[in-house]
Amino acid sequence: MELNSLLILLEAAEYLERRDREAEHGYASVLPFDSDYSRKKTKAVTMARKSQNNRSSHNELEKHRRAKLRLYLEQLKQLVPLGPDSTRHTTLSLLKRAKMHIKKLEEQDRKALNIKEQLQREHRYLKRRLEQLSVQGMERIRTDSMGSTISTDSEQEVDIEGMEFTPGEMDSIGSASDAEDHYSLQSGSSDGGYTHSRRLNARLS
DNA sequence: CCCTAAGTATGTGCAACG
DNA sequence: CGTTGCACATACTTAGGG
Repeated sequence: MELNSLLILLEAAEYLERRDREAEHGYASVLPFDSDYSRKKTKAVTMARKSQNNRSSHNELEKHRRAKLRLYLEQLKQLVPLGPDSTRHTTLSLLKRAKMHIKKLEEQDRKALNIKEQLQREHRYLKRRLEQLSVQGMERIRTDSMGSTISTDSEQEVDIEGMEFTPGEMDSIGSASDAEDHYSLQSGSSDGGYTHSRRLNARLS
């Protein structure tokens, strides 16, 4: 586009030069008004102006785009933990740091998800265990009441808080659908009996 | 203080896209 | 055909070494 307008300008300039030369030699008066030249000149000037306008507006847009980029980089800088201030922070180093930071966060997220799933399995297992113990307690009360009238409150309570499980115990309870929960609980302990709360604390620390 | 390399800012052309 | 984003060239800035 720009090249085109330059060519037109050049052509117009050549024409003008030729006109002037002819006028010098006394032909000017006989030359008719050249509407074609006038049109060409106007077109060239218009295009040149338009091109200049386009260029400057494009420059402004580009400046704006770059300002936006700088702003985003500033915002990114606030989010990414930067190293010691002695090191120079360039755009490249900032982007590299951001990349590393994202990877770190993804890893943390993955680990937290694993812990969450394990805790959910453990929770399901303990809930079932509690239900089973309540059922057993009820059955014992029923058989006892049929045989005699002996029944003390303390014997009926199921102490879950301080309860200790051994891997052997875990194998003996639960249904086939509990296999996953059993596995996750057993795999967490290799030292025989353990308390639930102790194990949780150890894992969270 | 000067020189140089690295980084940043700006202007411009070009191509893709709607 | 106008708009937009990208790529390249060039100018300018800054840090570090001699």
